[in-house]
Amino acid sequence: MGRKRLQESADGRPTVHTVAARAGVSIASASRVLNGVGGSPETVRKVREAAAEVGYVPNAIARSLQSQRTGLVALAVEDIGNPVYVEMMRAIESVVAASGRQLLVHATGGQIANETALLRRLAHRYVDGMIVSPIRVTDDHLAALVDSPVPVVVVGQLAADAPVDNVRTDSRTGVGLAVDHLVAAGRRRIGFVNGPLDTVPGTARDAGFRAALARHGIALDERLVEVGDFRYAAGRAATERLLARAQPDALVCANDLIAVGALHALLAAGRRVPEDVALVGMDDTELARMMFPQLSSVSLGSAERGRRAAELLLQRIADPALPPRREQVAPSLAARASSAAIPLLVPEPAPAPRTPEVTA
Amino acid sequence: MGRKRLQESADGRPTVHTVAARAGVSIASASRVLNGVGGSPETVRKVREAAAEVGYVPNAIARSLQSQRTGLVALAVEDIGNPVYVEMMRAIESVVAASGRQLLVHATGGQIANETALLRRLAHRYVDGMIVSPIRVTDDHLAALVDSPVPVVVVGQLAADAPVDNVRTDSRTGVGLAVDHLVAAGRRRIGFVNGPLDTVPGTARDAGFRAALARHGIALDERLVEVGDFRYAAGRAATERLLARAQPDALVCANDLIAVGALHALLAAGRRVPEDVALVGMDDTELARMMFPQLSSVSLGSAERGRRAAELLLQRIADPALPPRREQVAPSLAARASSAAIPLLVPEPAPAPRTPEVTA
DNA sequence: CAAACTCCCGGAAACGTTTACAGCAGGCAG
DNA sequence: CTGCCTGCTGTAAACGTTTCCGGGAGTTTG
Repeated sequence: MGRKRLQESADGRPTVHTVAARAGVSIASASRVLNGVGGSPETVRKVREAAAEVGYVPNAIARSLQSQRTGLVALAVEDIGNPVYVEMMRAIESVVAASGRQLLVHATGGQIANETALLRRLAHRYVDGMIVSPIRVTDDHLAALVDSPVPVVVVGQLAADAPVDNVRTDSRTGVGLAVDHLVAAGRRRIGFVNGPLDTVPGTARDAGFRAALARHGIALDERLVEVGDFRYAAGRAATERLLARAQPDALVCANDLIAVGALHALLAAGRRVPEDVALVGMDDTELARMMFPQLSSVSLGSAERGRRAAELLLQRIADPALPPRREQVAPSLAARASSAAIPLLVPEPAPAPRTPEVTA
Repeated sequence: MGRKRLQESADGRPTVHTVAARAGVSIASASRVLNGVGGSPETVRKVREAAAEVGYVPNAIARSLQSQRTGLVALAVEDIGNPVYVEMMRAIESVVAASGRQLLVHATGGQIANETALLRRLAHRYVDGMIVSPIRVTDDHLAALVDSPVPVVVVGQLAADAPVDNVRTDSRTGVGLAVDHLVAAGRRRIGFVNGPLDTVPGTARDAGFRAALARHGIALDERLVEVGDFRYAAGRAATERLLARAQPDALVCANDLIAVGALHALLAAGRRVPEDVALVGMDDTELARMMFPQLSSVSLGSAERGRRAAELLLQRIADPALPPRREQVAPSLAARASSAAIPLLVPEPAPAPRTPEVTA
């Protein structure tokens, strides 16, 4: 009862009041010492001692309320299981860490509601900024992005006039590179295993595939096009459906996970890769190099996009008044054994992990 | 100048004061309405309108300072590129989401300093609790875990008397399962490609391998043991070194990434899998099923461990006074083509994604 | 018609920190 | 000896919420 002032936090942990009282100084002095600014040698000693004795640890939430920053940055992606996001994350991480901040990742599962909820929650000051890579974008969603309380950078395609920092690639021409490569190798019955058409990358890649065939004067056989989602199992299943009704001599896949699924469907159906069917994936992830035969893949510069997005974000955090900017990363093709004209008998030696492959 | 009361936050965003003033009510009433508790119909209308007009969004940091909770939970793992952590994360995510919280992931890169820094930062109230899966544990580290201001659950081996919630598996006997399986299939020159020996899993698996061979009365040929790190490239390189000096008829790998590296090293060296060399990985990740031939792998129940860890954490958040608990998940073997006695000509059909394989 | 009870409201405190400001002591120059 | 400057210190306000509490108006009950 006689306790003048509550000096512990609700759960009994010491606060700056506890330390100050124990050191016999004001909370202002205590705070100053704990932040290493000012204080006489004597005060410093007393406060340090008191802090150590009670095991003081500052409450970051309270500090953030005061300082208006948390030192945290978030990345929201659809599926951490997709190695393309892992590469992107690593690139972002290194930039963000260099600025003294910490990166947190959140997997949205591709559900709009989930992602919007994240924006409506995390972005409300728990982090200093966020990078999001949505695969579906609705108006509602876009609105949430635009008036987010914290800076947001979007990785991926976005409406041209959206006032949001944006780093994109051109997966449409990326698919074109794959088709060009296959046509040049003499393939004509080129199939396409895509992700969902109601996603931004799904539609872009579909359009790119059709445009590329048209450019080469090849009539599109709809039986050679199949759709699943962007993961391994769906890629395998989609390819099985496709093989049940058509005889491609090449397959373009909308990402590397799908391509791995396709590879296994092909092998299970007794097709040789690349002799019978050439295979080209997309994203050029580590996974492509981990397959046998190693997969050709269209690089969409995921690491580069991540790096640039992180830089845009940091700049915007530093100066929120900046006009919205948009950057673009060009795709390139990494040709490997799965689409080689002359099949290799053994895997190539492991290439240096990070450097982009020869481009065609 | 004549402004009685500053009603906007520093960066010009509306606060509850702004809304209250505009609606002509007190901040208490505004707050109540915004939280959906109390308020006359008339007040509710006015506040809702005012909030919509100014585009009010609550400051989560301030709310957390008051409520002493953030609704966020963090998971810290070494390497998100390792699919075993992806599986663990998915399991944790589903439990955590069911409690209305959000999961954030952080990759530590396996560096102690990084991980301790994370604890000293995130754990200082930015999250309501965290799950960490360290691969190296120092005393300093352990101390940081023990007196963390927020509940912490450790996934992985920990000193027996550490007063920290802990979910572990027994990778020592896990390696034993692999060796038993290979011995039963008639293999005798069994090699082992491990991760770093200064890590907790590295030492446990090394011990398990030696114990298992001894149990079967097989003398250990040190040339059949090689060490790298826990990733693909190192696994491949380590296997190449091993093959340059010894002729194994089977290989046990400390995780699936290493096993994939080993597979490619074997194929590149002209060895057939499983005819010449049988291969068993560890962790039983999706990756094992994505290889050709599909990889046998020792499941360490990563999803199950994640699920249990999440449950322990939620219980501890609900009641911090609980005594420290420890749970254990038993390993099991998923036998597939890479260690089959009779080699298959085509890949097996894709198994159901999540269910554990038949155990041997 | 008075008393008791409900509802709703606003003032103010609280969460734990940082920091602007003013006061005070001591040292030095005039 | 007086005045000023310097270096510390403590008081108090602020960050943006939520919530306790007391009071007032309106309604029901005895």
